Amino acid sequence: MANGTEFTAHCRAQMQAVQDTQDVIGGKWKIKILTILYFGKTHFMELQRRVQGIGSKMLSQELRDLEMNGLVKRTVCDTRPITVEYELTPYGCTLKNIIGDMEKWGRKHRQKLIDDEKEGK
Amino acid sequence: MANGTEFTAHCRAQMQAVQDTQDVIGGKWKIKILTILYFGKTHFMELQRRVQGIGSKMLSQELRDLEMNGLVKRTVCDTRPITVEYELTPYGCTLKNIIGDMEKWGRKHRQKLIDDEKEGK
DNA sequence: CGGCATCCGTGAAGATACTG
DNA sequence: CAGTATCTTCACGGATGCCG
Repeated sequence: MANGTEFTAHCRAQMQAVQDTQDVIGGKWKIKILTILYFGKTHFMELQRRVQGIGSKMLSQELRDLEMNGLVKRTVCDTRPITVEYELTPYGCTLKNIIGDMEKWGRKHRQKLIDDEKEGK
Repeated sequence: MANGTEFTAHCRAQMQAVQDTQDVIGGKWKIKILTILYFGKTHFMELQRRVQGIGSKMLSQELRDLEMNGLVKRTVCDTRPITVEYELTPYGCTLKNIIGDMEKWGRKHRQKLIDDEKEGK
């Protein structure tokens, strides 16, 4: 049946693929971090200040994940005391489309909520 | 300074927007559900079978969220016993791009992991 | 069948303090 | 400054049972 196996195959694969990218950029902070790095090389401290609400523990943890997935490059500067910079790798830039689209959709959605409130209720 | 206020404004807005869409399609299950509905109208039970691992509690909860955000339409069929169908609204279809992109990226990423394993190590 | 209420375990994430 | 270790808290979500 066209609806049985075929559906299963397509849909399973699709859900799996979406899951895979969720595993990489999901979670509470990763996309925000990437959004900032999208603007350029940034120091750890700078990141912590900009991702308001995040603790150093979470930040370094998330950064390590991103680094292990090859999205982010970590550079230790030999200042005193030590300083670390993070930046997007070319592979990390691969996500710009997705993040950009999410950003656009978010804006529209927020606008929609406002419009709905004005009229509807 | 070009780096101070300007950055802050742009970046804050961008993070906020991304956050907004994360609030809508984030979480463990929502995107998977949408991925299935992307294929067409589906019964509750059918959904639960296809989103493997989800319990009825989570499923109905997630569906309610999606419905409240106007992404999904809920239709009660007067069969006996009652049956419920869910489908994407036009607004829900708005997300196809994002989900589609995530799917594409996920496939490439998985491929990359395989390639990396072959060569690198 | 769809959905809700309840109870409960677990893991994610916050706070704090410490090291190099 | 960057990162780690430890403790604690809490909400996400699983299991179960009931009701319309």
